[in-house]
Amino acid sequence: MREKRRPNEKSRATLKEVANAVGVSICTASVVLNNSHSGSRVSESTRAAVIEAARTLGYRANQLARSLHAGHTHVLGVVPAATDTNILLGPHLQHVLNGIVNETEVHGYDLSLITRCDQSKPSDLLDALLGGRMDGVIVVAPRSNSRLIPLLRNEKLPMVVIDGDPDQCDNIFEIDNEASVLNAIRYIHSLGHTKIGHIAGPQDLYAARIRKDAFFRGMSMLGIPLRTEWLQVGLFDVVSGEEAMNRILKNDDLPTAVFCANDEMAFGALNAMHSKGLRVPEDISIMGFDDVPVASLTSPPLTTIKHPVDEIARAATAALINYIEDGTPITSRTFLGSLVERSSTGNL
Amino acid sequence: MREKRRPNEKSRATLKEVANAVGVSICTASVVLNNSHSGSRVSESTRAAVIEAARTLGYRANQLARSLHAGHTHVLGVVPAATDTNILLGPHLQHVLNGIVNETEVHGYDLSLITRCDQSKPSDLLDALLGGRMDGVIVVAPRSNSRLIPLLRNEKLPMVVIDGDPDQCDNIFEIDNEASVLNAIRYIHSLGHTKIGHIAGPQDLYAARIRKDAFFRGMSMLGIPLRTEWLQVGLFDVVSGEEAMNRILKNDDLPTAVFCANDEMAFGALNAMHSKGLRVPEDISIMGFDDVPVASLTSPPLTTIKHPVDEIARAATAALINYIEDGTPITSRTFLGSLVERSSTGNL
DNA sequence: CTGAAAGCGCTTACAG
DNA sequence: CTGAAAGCGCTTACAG
Repeated sequence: MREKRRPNEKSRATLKEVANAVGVSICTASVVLNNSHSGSRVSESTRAAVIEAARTLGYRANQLARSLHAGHTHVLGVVPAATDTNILLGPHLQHVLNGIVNETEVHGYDLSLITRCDQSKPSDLLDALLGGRMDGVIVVAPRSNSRLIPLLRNEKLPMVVIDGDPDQCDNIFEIDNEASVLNAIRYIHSLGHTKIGHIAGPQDLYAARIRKDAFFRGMSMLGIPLRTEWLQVGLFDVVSGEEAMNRILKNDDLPTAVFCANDEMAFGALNAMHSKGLRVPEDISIMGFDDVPVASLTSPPLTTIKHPVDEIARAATAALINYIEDGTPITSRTFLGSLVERSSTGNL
Repeated sequence: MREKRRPNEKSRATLKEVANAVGVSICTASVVLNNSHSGSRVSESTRAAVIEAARTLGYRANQLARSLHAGHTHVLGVVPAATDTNILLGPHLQHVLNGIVNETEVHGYDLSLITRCDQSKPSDLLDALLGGRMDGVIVVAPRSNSRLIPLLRNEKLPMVVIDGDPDQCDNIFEIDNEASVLNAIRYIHSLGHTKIGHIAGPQDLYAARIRKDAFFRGMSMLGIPLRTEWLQVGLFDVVSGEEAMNRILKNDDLPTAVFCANDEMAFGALNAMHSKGLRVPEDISIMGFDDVPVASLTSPPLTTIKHPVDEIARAATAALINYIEDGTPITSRTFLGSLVERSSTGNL
């Protein structure tokens, strides 16, 4: 086992050192440095001396010690969806994270990114989560086969889930997937399309499953027959979207519109169309879901559903913090998406 | 001040509780739970009893207490470039973060995202950074006017900087901006262009400044005259890139190629071209820098310089961890970019 | 106005 | 093989 400190590295000034420097007890030093008990507690001269000593010694309170005493840390853990690697990639997660940060910033919380991934060793993950280092945790888009979620539900760690399966978790904050997809289908249908395909997302993700289910329901509500050869599933990324679209394009009879479960796969579908020399939307209309920033930059710009990610992430974070600080019960909430009409969809 | 624990929330089992449950000292319990001192230390029956008790009580070691003792936490802080808001947005930072995570994951470190932004209250930031909660810190793309960096340099917290100004920081890991830009200019020139414009990035960012300087140098090396009206500065985002391009397009005499200091602004330039009805690359070639994933999705796909962000971030993180654990000195490193030829650039 | 003491939860020599 | 004790750095009643 290595040394606790390297020899020439003088350790950070401690409360005891500043107290000694002034010749007061560490208790007094602590009181003045924390500004507790209004002014009358400590004489002006002592106070000034302590502050001065702290300054010259470069004293910073040790947060570990402070938190150990206080029983809270003002840090929130974030558990990103587990994929084998590159867990932070994908514009959706990025925006979720950004929304979380926007909110923690105003509350003075820091964020701890859990990097060990969900699937590998749930127990290690729990050690990290439950080791007192975080006051609560935000789980983002857990997979349905997550081993972490059931374990975490038995613990009393305050928790909130963004994009989770209601059958699997409580305290869920997410877009109203069903209403949004229905909205999308109705829009496509209103353009005159009845030959509609769907590129679904990975089915171990709740959002992907419910979007697909809603697609089915929407089609049946509108009395449009489903064509399984126009139904493909991808992985929510560009490449798999392109592959899925290519599979659809292999058919002799082609759909006139394809609804993709997220924007990334829609980008892939656009790629597939371009490389086959097909025009969007003249040959086939393509629609996405999420409205990530680049959605307006593709050619043609993508018609999609705006996913209020920032709002959702902030609401989830705020609810978690309110629960931690005041015990305010957390209630699941659903958010409205909205149609963003651009030019990747057109009249039949 | 609120209660430390809400009434009905029974606190997590403590080492003392498991020791009591078995009827041994907490020292013994600690030893078996940490597997220290090989097997001979504790009798098999005691060991089994402790483990069983820990299991049924749901014991998890408190990391705060452990770290307080150990003097390290196995967490690294990340300080993202300070912008007023949405600090996590931008594909570049996202990739840096992802690269960092990829590396911390293999070393078993967690990440603490510092959300208070650099500019606001440097002292608060220092409290968070120096409070013993992190073993080291990774600063990403600090602004030149950062008040944090000079303060941090005086502290002994292990630190590494990704995309920093060599005049301002040590331990820098970044792409060889100069060589990469020179490479880009030479490439554009080899296509026959001599009327070359540049959309530079925000000049309080070192990467943007040095790219602009390198652009100047490259032009002069090739004996191409600079035309200031073809030189605009943006903010490294799409909108400002579009605006910058529009300013360039206002001239009567137009360049035949424009080199943008990052991909985002190149996307904006592409937008500007499209909305003016101009063709890329027939009317003007556009080149970017970074090769973010969507760069291959624009129309036309963007010619750019591949920025090995993942490699850089991982190297920086690994160096930091090596220093923390073994005292291995950190040395600044520079990484090679490479030309990615796509179709937004063409022969004159 | 100030300090001695206990405690947050753990680990690690050091005795026995 | 096992435990009493000190200590990590802080805060907070409680006395004086």
